[in-house]
Amino acid sequence: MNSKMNSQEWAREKIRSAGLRATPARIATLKVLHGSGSPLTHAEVSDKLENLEIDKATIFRNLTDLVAKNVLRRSALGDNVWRFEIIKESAHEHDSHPHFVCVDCGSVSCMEDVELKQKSTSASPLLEHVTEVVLRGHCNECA
Amino acid sequence: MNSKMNSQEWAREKIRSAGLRATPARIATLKVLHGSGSPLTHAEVSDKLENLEIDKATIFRNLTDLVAKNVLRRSALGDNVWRFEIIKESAHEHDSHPHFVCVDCGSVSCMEDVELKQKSTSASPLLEHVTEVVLRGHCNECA
DNA sequence: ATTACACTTGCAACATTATTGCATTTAAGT
DNA sequence: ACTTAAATGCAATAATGTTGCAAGTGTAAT
Ligand SMILES: [Mn+2]
Ligand SMILES: [Mn+2]
Ligand SMILES: [Zn+2]
Ligand SMILES: [Zn+2]
Repeated sequence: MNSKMNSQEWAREKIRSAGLRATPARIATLKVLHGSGSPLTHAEVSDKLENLEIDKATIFRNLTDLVAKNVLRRSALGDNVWRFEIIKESAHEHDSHPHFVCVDCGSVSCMEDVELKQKSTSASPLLEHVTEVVLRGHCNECA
Repeated sequence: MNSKMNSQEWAREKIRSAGLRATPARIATLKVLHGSGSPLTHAEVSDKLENLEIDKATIFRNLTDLVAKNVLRRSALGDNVWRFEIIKESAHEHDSHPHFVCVDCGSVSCMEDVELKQKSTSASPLLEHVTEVVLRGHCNECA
């Protein structure tokens, strides 16, 4: 991944190496998600692409396809809306991290500094089988 | 709460002391939830009450009303469906516990033996503000 | 027991989020 | 340029949840 590569080229490359065609809709979608610090809903992606007038079904299908190819992660954060974020190709295979959703304002944040600890060893399911952690509550803004 | 009290009487009492009218639909709903070891969706409650032929809007409204009166807890467990469970009037005011949802079979379990621990102190939001914890993954049944 | 009335219900319409079918268009290899 | 499987636009559909309103009912006062 060349450091001189711009966002457009990066997105195109990402899509192509996933075995998908680099269409304008996909490139634009990936650029939007790349510039976001937290996962975005379909509606949020659509809003940022409104000038391109891409059909909502197309955006949904592209998001779904990119999830299937492990380019994006789809998370269900508890407010009945899917959110999508780019999977960073970092050190760990399982770089999934907890997410926090504010029940007041709906803001979402990625939490890299929280870990889980099991009190007793009794219960099923085991923590090893946990693939996603969602915390809900009141963010600092909403006190 | 008399130990001889049957489920019907218990439900009626619970509803009345919440300041609501003890209608057949509400009593039946509470009895169903009382007999369940994990939170139930609206659809699951409806299924168990199908012989009573209660309108779905009524069930939704009753569930919502009982949540407003702190008789039930409504949880968003990440699969875009609300779930409802009875709030046990036990020791702690905040007796909310983490829930686990299997992404394969959809089963839900209440986890009483898991606690959260924060790695660093940097991040917002603080854990004190977290009101709900949801774990998603693969249950023991689904390996 | 009867009555009165606010609370509750049933029904249908509506809202939101997401998915699917199909004809048309397009990306990309040749 | 040509070819074709992949992708898109559009409209219909599904699933979950909400709302308006007329009719029915639980409760308490009489
Ligand atoms: Mn994240
Ligand atoms: Mn529970
Ligand atoms: Zn907030
Ligand atoms: Zn399972």
